Order: sequence, then structure tokens, then C-alpha cells
Amino acid sequence: MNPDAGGSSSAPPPPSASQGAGAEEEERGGKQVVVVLVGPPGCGKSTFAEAVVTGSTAGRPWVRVCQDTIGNGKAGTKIQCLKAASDALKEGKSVLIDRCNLEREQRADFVKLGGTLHVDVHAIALDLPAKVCISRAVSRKGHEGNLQGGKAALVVNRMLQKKETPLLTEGFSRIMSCNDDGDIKKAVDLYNALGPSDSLPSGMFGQKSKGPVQVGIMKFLKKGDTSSGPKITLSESKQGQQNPLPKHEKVEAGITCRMEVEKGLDDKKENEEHAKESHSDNVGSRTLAFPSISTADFQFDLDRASDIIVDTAADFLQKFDNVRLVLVDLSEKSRILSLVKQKTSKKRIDSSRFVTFVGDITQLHTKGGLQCSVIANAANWRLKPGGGGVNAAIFNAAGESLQHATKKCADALRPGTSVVVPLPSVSPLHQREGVTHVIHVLGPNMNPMRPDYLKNDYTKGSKILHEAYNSLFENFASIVQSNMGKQSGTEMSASGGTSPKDTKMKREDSHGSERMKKHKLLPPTMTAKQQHECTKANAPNYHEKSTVSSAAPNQAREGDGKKSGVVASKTWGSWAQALYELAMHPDKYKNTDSILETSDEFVVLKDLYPKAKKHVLVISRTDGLDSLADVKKEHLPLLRRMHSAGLKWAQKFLEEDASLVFRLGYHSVPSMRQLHLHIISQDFNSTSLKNKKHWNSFTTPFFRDSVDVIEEIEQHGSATSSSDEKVLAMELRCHRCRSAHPNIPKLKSHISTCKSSFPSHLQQKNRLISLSTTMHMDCT
DNA sequence: GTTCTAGAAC
DNA sequence: GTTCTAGAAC
Repeated sequence: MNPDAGGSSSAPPPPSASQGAGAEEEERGGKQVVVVLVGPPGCGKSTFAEAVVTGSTAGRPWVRVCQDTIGNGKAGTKIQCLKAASDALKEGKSVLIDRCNLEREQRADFVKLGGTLHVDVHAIALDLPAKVCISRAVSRKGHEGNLQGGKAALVVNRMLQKKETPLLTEGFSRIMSCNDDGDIKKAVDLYNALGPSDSLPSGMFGQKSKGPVQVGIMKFLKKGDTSSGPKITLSESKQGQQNPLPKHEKVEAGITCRMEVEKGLDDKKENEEHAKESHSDNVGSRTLAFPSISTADFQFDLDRASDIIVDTAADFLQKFDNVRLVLVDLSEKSRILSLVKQKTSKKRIDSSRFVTFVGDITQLHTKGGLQCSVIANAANWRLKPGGGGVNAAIFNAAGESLQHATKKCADALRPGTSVVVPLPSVSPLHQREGVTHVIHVLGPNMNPMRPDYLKNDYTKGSKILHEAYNSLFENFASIVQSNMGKQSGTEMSASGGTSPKDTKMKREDSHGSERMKKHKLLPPTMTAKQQHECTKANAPNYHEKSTVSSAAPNQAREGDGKKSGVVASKTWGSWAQALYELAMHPDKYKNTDSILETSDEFVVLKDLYPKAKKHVLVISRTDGLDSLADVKKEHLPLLRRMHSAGLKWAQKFLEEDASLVFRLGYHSVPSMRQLHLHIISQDFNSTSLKNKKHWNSFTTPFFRDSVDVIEEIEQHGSATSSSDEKVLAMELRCHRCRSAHPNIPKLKSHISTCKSSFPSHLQQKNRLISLSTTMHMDCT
């Protein structure tokens, strides 16, 4: 086997000499090597080491140093291992370090030993799926370290949580990842074929690109306490350099930046307008400037890319108010800018909130008169400076502090993801241009000369580009949200995140994830039988429904839902009929203690699956009024009375428990038909709150405060700014302090103790109902 | 190994 | 909306 093959058919070319010891190694012409095996019990380290020691066909002497057996056949110490390795090296042998070495610190001494003795150090990461390692470790017999059976599963688990992927920066000249038995065999063959004076190319090999990972959660893990718990480095993919903009496209001196593509006085005026607005409204702190991702050196099709930019930007702007996006390109002839501009106007996106800009992204303020505190960088996977284009320009303009700050945030980037780097105030880009954050983004590559070439697979490519922009915008929103938190009185009507700098992530201990003890649910509104009967009785007529107008439900009920011109855009499932049935026939259910109040207009019901200590519904009895989409001006009196009824019940609950805080509101897209107002206490202390959708439906813009809905209908005649269901998939954030949490149990554990005050926008317009607000209301 | 999520079915 | 469960994550 040719050692240059790198042991993996998908291996990228070795990285530049500056990354490893490549050039040096070649000069030395190959010599001994220390191979540090990295992997949990059960990954096959010993088998690997034995296979190399006994199977070497090229005459290189190997020694296996195994901590499990080094103490006269029994487990020994790391010091013994170091001594044995050192002795073997001095005898001219190469060494395989057979111990877990999962943490950087655990393997550092072996790397150092290589340095002291001028021997190359390789890492072989045996990255088999955890469950494979566990099942092997559990079922093995006669293990040298006596780690087998049930105990092994625990140990493997604990170890894997602390795993730190080996990095070249630790001092390894070569890192090879084996993700399955095939990879392992290739690696063994490679080392077996290594003669005494052969050397292997340096760099990273065999990294498997992992499937999509939710960026918010990645951020959470990345930002988390570094002393314990799981860590994910972003170094598990490979990408090449990206030169997003051709170097020859220099900006003219004098009038460097222009709004849009055409020159002229009008544009200059427009530029000045923007600059003025920026200063007066502080819009700069809510502006993201970004280059087109992947369309330059990564050769992504411009037409497709412009579609994706416009789509993702439109989605984003719909979700978040008070933010502005600026697509920047150096050339006034930029095709991507004109395509985007064209498509933006077709889509009727607010032109003040999404603009294209010709100019240098590193001089937007000084040369373009544009305030943008956040800029995006079309980064390379290593997050290194250089490579030309935007990446080089930004790293140059920002100075060394950006490199250091970047290093603190991430080691590398996967295509389709981004990472926020707070720009230190010493950076010239910060001081001169007012840039406070740089978001590095990596898009898909369609350039055969670059790594991770997607071979014209635009299905995959488009998906990754979508992910890249979504990730960029989400990270931008997090920064804005965090800034808003600091500036009292300013609002951004969306949930977002906080920047890594501002969020102190607490990592809950395992007890935090303990499931809550189950307790008996409230008596059901309807028995299963009753529900079934109601469904059966009405099902033929109820299955199709248009949410377009209030007339549609009636139509659907009258016939088969296929009346001419009516396109059913939402189907209510049989389970979604319960509230309708109750609203139409409350008498049938009056004996259940779930019904608190009935009037001609509404029914007040304890939620069958309360998502908080107190959670009731005020259900409208108007036939055909199913969701906010159906609500018109004529329904305002009803909405106001529903609100008053809700308020009354909240006050009643406050008399019982003064510590509660309530919100009254509607779901943007309800799951049950028949318009219903939620009155829910903000403790969210309930076993029925089980998943992300539950949480986000009450803590993101998906939850529409009743006061806002009423105001909106008063002003516009309809509830226009309803959020779509996409926000339900957003990362989990505390509704008080906005900290992010990796899963529901951890989130619930956090909110049970979080004492932060509520975000400022909730504290306005009586969106929150507490004892103090009701007392205030009584007085006025 | 257990915990947790997310998609399908209802 | 919930329940169930496969499989991903830990």
C-alpha cells in the first residue's frame, strides 16, 4: 500500500506545512514515530496496536505501550507508560501508546515526549460509534484491564463525555480518524507497510463529516464550562480555502461605496440617508453586513444562491423586527447583487430592511457611511486568515486580535454552520468601523479544486447553503437580542439568543436531567370515548378546512370541503375537534370540574394537559372562528371580553398563589380548532410540558400576547404578524434570562431556579400579569 | 447501558 | 393536541 494514499479514499490533500510538521518531516526523511491511540474502551486500541506490532511487513520495529498491562501484566501508571515509551524510542523503536488518551491533557505528555526526543507524534482517533464501543466493552471477556460487563458501559459513557478530538495544534504532526472497521484496517495496513525510513504525510485524515447539528446547541456546548461535561469541537470536517471575491475587483478611490449597483447622486444621497438613519436610530447595532457565501471561489451557481439568499433573508426578516440585512459585494457589476436585488423587489421584501451594497465590507462605516456592528465572513474551514477575498480582507483589517478571538470560539467550521466571534475593542475594525462581532460562515463547495467538493450536487449544496445562511442569521439575532437586553427600553420582537460573550452557560449536573416524578393529570375534559364519539359524529364533515377566511370552516362543515375555489390549506385532524365540540355543546360537559365558567360567548376550561402550574383556556363559542387567521375587526368585542375573562381568572389564581406571573395569548398556528386564549403561569412547572414544541409555543413569537393581537386588529383589521411554525423548532432558551439549554430536562431544571427578570418587552403593555400589575390596575 | 428527540399514527 | 417508539445522543 502506498503510504501517500493517506489510508482513506476520501482523504483531502495534506494541509499546508504551516499547519503540521510536514516540511520539517520531509527534510528529516522519516524516522521513528510515537502513535498515540485515542479512543474509549471497546474501540479496539489494543487490537490495533497488536496488529501493527505483529503484522509489520516493512521491517520497522514497533513497541506497544499498554497501560492496562504495564505493571507486570496488570494496570500501571501513566508515568510507567512514559518511561517505557521513552526507553523504546531511545532504542530506535517506534511506539504505539495503547491507553484511552481521550482528553488533551492525558495525551499531552506523550506529545511532549515526542518533541523532546525529536520524534514525530501521530494521533489515531478510533472514533467508532459510542454504542459500538459500549457493546464491545460490555461483552468482551478476559479484558486485560478487567473492564467489561455492565461497568464498562458506565465507564465508556463517562469517558466519551470528556472526549476532546485531537488537534494538530496540540503538537501532532498527523491525525487520522477511523470511523469504522474498514478505516481501522486501512490504518493498520498503512502502518504495517511503513519501513524504518518511511514517513507518512502530515495533516488530518479520514475525518468524517457529521450530519447536521443544530447550531444553537453546538454553540451551547462550545460555550459551556470547559472544566467538565461534553465538548464538541467544530474540527470534525474538512474544507479548503475560500476566496469569495476576486482580488482584481478593487474599489474606486473617493466614492468607495454605493448603495445598489448604479452610480449617481441619488445613490449617494441614499447612502447618506442610510448613514443618518444609522446614527439617529442606532440601527447599526441591529445591522448585519454579509458577503454572498460560496458564490466566489466555491463556485456555487449564482442564480440558485440568490434564491437562497432572498428566501432565507425573507424568512428571517419576517421573524425578527428591527433588524437590517446588508448584502455586500465589492464590484458594482456584481451579478449576485443584481440577482438578489431583482428577486428582493419581486418578493416585496421591505427594501429598508434588506439592502444590497457595493463596497468593501471592512470599510462600511469610514468609506460607505454605513453602520454595521456585525459583519459576516466567508471563512475557510480552519478559520485561518489568508486565502484572499473577503476572508483575507477581514482578517487583515481586524488585525491579530480577531485570530485570537476566533481561536477562543472554535477550531474549525463545518459547511453550513457559522460561529460568532466577539471582536475585541482593540481591533482596528472595531475602533474604526464599529464592528463588534464577526460571524464566520462556511458554505458548500462546488469547486473541484477545493476540498469537500460536492460534484455539482445542488440538492446537497442548496441545503448546506440554506443552513449556512440560517445559521448566520440566527447567530446575528442572538447578538442583537443580547444587545437589546443591555439597552433598556429597546425591543426586538422575536426570540433569539445571546452571544457567546454574554452568556454564561451553566452546565447542569446529571441530577438536573432527572425526569420529574409523574403525578396524576387533571381530570380529562372529555373521556376518550366521548372524544371518539364526537369525532365519529362529525368526522366526515370536518376533515378539511381552509384557514384563509372565516367562511371556509362553515363551507367545510357543510359539504365535503371541495367547494369551488376553496383550497384547503390546513386540515384539522380528528383529535383537533375537542375544543370545537366543547364550545358548541358545553352543557354536555358541564359536570366535569375542568369547566370553570360558561357564557354565551366563551367557555373557560382547565387545560387538559397544563403546561404550567396554572393553565386555562378561554374558548370562543363562535362557530367558524378557529384561529387568529380568521379574526377580523368584528371580533374585537369578543376578543376583549375573552381577554377580560382571562384576566379575571389570572387574578383569581394570584389570590391563591401570589408568586405566579401570567401571560395571556394565542398560538400563531393552533393545533386545536376553535379560537382559544391561553392563560398560563410563567413557571412552566408541569410534567405535561414535554418537548421543544411545547416550550417554544409559549416562549417564542409563536405565542401572541392578547394585548398585541387586540392592538393589531384595531390598527390593521387582522392579526398580521403571526409567526409561523418554524420557530417551534428553535433552540431552547430560558424565557427569563434567554440562556440556551441542550434539552428539555436541562431547560426545566434551569427554569425551576432562574430568578432573572423577564425580558424588557414582556414587561411592557401589561403583557405580564402579576400581583404588582393587578394592584396597579386596580388603582388606575 | 440510559436519556432524549422527533416523526408517525391517531 | 398525545402516545409510541426508533434511533440518535450521551
